[in-house]
Amino acid sequence: MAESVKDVARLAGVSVGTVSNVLNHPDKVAEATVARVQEAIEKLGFVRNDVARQLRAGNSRAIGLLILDVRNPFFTDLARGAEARAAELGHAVLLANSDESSAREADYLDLFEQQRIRGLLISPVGDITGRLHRLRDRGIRSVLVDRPSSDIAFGSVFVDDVAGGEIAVRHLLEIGRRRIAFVGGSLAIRQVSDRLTGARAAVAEHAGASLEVVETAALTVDEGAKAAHALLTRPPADRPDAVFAANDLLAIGMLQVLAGSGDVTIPDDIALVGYDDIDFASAAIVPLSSIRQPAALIGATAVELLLTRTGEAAVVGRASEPTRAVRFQPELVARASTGVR
Amino acid sequence: MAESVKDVARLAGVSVGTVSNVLNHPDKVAEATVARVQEAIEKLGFVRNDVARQLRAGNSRAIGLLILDVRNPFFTDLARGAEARAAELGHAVLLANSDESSAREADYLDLFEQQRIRGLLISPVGDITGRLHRLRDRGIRSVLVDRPSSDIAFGSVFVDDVAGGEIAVRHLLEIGRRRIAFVGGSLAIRQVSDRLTGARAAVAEHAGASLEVVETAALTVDEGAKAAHALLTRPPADRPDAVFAANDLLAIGMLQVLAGSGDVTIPDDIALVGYDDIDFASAAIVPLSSIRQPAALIGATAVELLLTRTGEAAVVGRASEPTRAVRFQPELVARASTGVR
DNA sequence: TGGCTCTATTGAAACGCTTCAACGCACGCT
DNA sequence: AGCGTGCGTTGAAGCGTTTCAATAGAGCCA
Repeated sequence: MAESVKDVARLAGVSVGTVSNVLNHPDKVAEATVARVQEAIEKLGFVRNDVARQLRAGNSRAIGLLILDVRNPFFTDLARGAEARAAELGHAVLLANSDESSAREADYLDLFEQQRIRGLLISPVGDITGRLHRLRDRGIRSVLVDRPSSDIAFGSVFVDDVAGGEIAVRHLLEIGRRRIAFVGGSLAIRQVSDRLTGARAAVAEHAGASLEVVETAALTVDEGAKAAHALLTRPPADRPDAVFAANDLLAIGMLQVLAGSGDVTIPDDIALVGYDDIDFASAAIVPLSSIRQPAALIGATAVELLLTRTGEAAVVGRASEPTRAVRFQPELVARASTGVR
Repeated sequence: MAESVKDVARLAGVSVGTVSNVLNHPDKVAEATVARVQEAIEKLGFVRNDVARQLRAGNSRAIGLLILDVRNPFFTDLARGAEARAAELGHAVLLANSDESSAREADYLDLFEQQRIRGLLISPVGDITGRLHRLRDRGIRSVLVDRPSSDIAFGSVFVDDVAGGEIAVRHLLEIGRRRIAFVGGSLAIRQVSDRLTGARAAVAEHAGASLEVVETAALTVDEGAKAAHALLTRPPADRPDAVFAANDLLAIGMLQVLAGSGDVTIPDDIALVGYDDIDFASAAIVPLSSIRQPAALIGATAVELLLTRTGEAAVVGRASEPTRAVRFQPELVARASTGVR
């Protein structure tokens, strides 16, 4: 029922070693023998037992990808990019979801460690360099995605969030807005605080511009709606004339409340910029200006970084040295929510 | 660097068999010995090699979950339900995404077969009973999710889509609408055609009610927007007074276009019902009435069906016989898009 | 013909674990 | 004292591969 190389060898009239060679080094086997073995494989419907292969050969074809939020389109896009590139390189991506929980994160790291995966792509909940070092001692390399690594020992692929924040706010200033609000949180999340830093830098360049910070509990649609309601309780003169939201989910939540209030017109009264440029941004009731991150490219690059020692496939850096950190630049996509048609 | 049971055994002064027993059958080992071995494990930071374990023991702890669309919240919710239940039962879910592509589906099935996973949960692209039979011959059982199995040999967990369509349209009829449009596609997708069948049944019950079918190319936001634009080109009198969309993504696309047109008020001119009740439905610009499917419960139940031979954990059916097919009933969630506050 | 090289194939060891028959030992019973 | 009982432990076999030293055979040249 579960055929083994032994069965194939018997049917083809060769030794198991030869069958293995046909599977892994066909160039080392005479053409006629290859054909005979292939035929036997076909006839028996043999499928190599990857578990045994991995035990002996020591390396797996599976790459673990541990993300923060499987429901955020940014991460699923990233995952799809990683999957595609891994498939091209003959590997497979196993997707796991920590849901921003350290406990779940730890569980999945245990699983991956036990399974002796080939490598790990992770968007960590907190600081887990200790854990990653331990994995590395076991021969499992890691690459951080969507966050720069504080530890030089690990590769990372991320987007320059400071630049992204700067671009977003500079755009708002260019269309004439001066009273900017930054909406996002928690500020403990690295990505959020970096975007705020960029926003501050842009405002500082511009005399007469001011930045107000509205911290939220999470990066969700609900939290965006809450923040918008808070804004609406103020007299119109006290409201900002532009909002930079730390991600698109927040921005969409705000959009719905503000546009639905009848009290505020977007972008005339308040212009709005989000972050991530998820598919839904362009399909929103007022198409949302956003900062695009190359999610799929981040995933694909992380896979390359993980699998190539020499880094020849990496996007940035010298060819002779492994590229340990790849930084992408974000890009403004202006739409109706900032008055661009 | 990579410790083995041998190292642990040496440090603890016992045989490897005893170490294995501590790991797998601690009740068979004297208490003092357990303690000594545990200590050695701690000291060495030993992590059992699950690959070797699996090769010898024959069964994996990993369950494959192959879904149609990782970007559809319905499926990610389903995946989370499966993950959670599997974790409770000591298993892990490996998520893979076929993207509605038969080729990708086949690739992942190959991978899972090679990896000798414990079992498979699949929302298939087309008809793959042949392939599933082959997996079963290799000892890998399958459960179909979100679709009834045409083959009695495989378990399935699904929602009664005919009933869902009926409930949706009956609701529209109850609030006084008569000219109903069904928007969805392709009709080749089983779920879509079932929902349409239910819609037809509801309309047939009601003299004076009519049903128009608008087929779309896919179940996406974009396609919904397209369908809405087509509707807007008609003179108001020729438009339906209610729309039943085959899923929430379509409904949201329509909502945006219709609400944004200024020409149509929802629900006054056109009432709208979606399907799936994704999180975003309640957060839409006009909160969307929808048919709720217990996505997480479907995932959890599928895991149980897969892992229990006796079916004692299954939700429906006799305890003595394995429950092969579990059908859930959908539920209406009425919101503002059908005039309910 | 003898010796050499090169290619194709073989057979067994090894990967790290679980399992299981066998063994030793202490204990209680007759 | 002799014997069975049962618990705790051991050591080796085996899971299905890959790898590698050893071997066989063919071809070539002197």
